[in-house]
Amino acid sequence: MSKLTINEIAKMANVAKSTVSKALNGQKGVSDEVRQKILSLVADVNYQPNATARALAQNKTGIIGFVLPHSASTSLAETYWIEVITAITEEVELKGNNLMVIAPSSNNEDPYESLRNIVLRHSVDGLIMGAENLNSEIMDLIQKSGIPFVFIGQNPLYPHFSIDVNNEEGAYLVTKEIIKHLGDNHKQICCITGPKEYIYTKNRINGFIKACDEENFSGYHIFSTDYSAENTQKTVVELLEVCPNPDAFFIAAGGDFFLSIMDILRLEGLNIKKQVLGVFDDARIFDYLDFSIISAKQPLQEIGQLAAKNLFDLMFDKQPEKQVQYLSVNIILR
Amino acid sequence: MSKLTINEIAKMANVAKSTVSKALNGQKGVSDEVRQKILSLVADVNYQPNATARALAQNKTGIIGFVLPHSASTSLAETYWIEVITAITEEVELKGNNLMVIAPSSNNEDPYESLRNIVLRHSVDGLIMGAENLNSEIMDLIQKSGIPFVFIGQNPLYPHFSIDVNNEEGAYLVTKEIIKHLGDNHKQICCITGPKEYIYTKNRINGFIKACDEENFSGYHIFSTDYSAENTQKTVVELLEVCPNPDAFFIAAGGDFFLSIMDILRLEGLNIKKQVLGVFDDARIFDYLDFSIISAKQPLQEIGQLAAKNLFDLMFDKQPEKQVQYLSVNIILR
DNA sequence: ATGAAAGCGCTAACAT
DNA sequence: ATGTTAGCGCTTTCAT
Repeated sequence: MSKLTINEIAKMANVAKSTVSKALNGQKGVSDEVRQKILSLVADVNYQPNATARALAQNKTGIIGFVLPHSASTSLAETYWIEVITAITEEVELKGNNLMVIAPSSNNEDPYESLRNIVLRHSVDGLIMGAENLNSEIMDLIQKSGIPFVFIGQNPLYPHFSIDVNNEEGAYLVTKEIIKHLGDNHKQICCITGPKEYIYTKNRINGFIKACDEENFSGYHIFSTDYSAENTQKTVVELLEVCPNPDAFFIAAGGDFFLSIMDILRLEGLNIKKQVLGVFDDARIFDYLDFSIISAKQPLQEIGQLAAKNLFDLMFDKQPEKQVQYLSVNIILR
Repeated sequence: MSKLTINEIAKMANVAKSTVSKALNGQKGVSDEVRQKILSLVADVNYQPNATARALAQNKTGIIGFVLPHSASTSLAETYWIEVITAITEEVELKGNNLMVIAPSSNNEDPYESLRNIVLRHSVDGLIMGAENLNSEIMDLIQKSGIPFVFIGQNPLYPHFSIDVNNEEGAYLVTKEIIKHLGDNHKQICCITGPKEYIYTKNRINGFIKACDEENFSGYHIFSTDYSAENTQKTVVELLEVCPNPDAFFIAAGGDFFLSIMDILRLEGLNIKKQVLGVFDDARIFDYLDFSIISAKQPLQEIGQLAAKNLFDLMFDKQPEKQVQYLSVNIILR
């Protein structure tokens, strides 16, 4: 109902609708007296200009799109992204915009069909995207569309403004702690990572190796997975053949990936409590695990907030200070 | 750039734009021949009609709003909502719509300012809302606006279409298990809940009491909190005065609430491992806690999916089958 | 079957 | 300072 339009407001105030528009948008060309009259009337009748009409006239939607990486069902299950979304939503709403969540669909020939349509239909003014596994078709489309965007994390094929954490340093610090915790007799650390193509995977591997080298620790093994449950299981089984008596693990990502690895290790009869464990991700509930764990806690809220801020900079033709902004991770010992 | 509009398409195809529109929308009044020509042209040039213009002409945005309960910073931190969002997003995108996330802001005099504006500006075609603590001002506005909406959970003041879980049965079953696990010498179960006004809190308390009664178990205590960290701490401290030697806990909600309670119990020197614990919520990582726990797992994906489906029913003037649709919870023993 | 034209509710350029 | 008017890119009557 509330069929109130700018026309009724104009009539009620005995002015032209352009005057109402100017008053509402804080533009000059309206006397203080008339402006006040309009503003108080608008407040009285609880009027807000129709978002769609304004969007069409101004050629901007007031909507920011947030694109999740991977398929929604697996990525959202991790706590990582939800904390990021929270921060982005708050920042976006603070700027008077709204957030649209875009989830690559899992059961679809084209996982980015939804994103593709959003771009083609000009449904959003800007995009914040998880940087990994975006295919070049969709990236080309986005670039051509001219829609401003920022990454969370980095994409090897598309260097662009992004917020990232200091993955190498984090992995380095966790590994140093692992080695410190290991007695002198222990000699086998297994590092399990996600896809090798991802920049953060490379960085974390580098940090891991750097720490091992620095400590003259040569008994390490590195295994990569594609994060799928099947491939992870297969990889861990192989790992246990190569390295039947590991002393420590550095698991280079958290969430379901970490849990899948734990499940398999337990299934294979490994006593997890005897392992020194490090993981790149943190969760409050780690306080109550029946094994101790060294974790790297990412500043998720800050990541989301800065991503949104940089996007707004871009939208207002202001270049963010740095191409890639690195945030520090916190090492948590338990 | 991609400045393609229906006008260029019309020119390229040598037809009127109204014909293009009809062809695109699958309406009759276009010969098969012309329709095919237009459709293949549109596919060639990768054209999609501008969402905003279409929204204005059709008086619908193609956007569904999802309103989180409480303040975003605390509610989103729990895994509960993110799984629900995933399911809703997929269902909404399946219907060719998009999802807008609306988070009540924490640091604001009016927590629902954002939602209020969205309603007044007609930014969404429908709303899915967490049912708890919506104030009557915002609910009145939504009702007046005529925007279709469904609840997840139930609101005592606004009986309306909603998806809920069988809270009483879940609490009952968890409590039965707790009592089963308790030896005959143990006599003290403490139940800690959220706000007493919430319908699900009442239901869970009822289920808890029903199980105790059935087992002729009279040594129980019930404590309510407002979910805030401070109030939860205060309540647990009081609890330990009333009941210094508890044997079991039924914690009627999960997420940060559950963890806060664990933190305080540990801080107060209680040996959690000796307690029988039940909680209304589940998490995969519970497999690795250093104490055993009985949990009620909610069908989060189904909740989100059904909420979206019922909303679409409502939007197409089709009443959902039931006012409140109850889903079963799964009891997980560990 | 096709096309011309009005209109959705705004904003912005242009008159006055 | 205020009002008139022309779009924004579609959909939808209404003629033809």
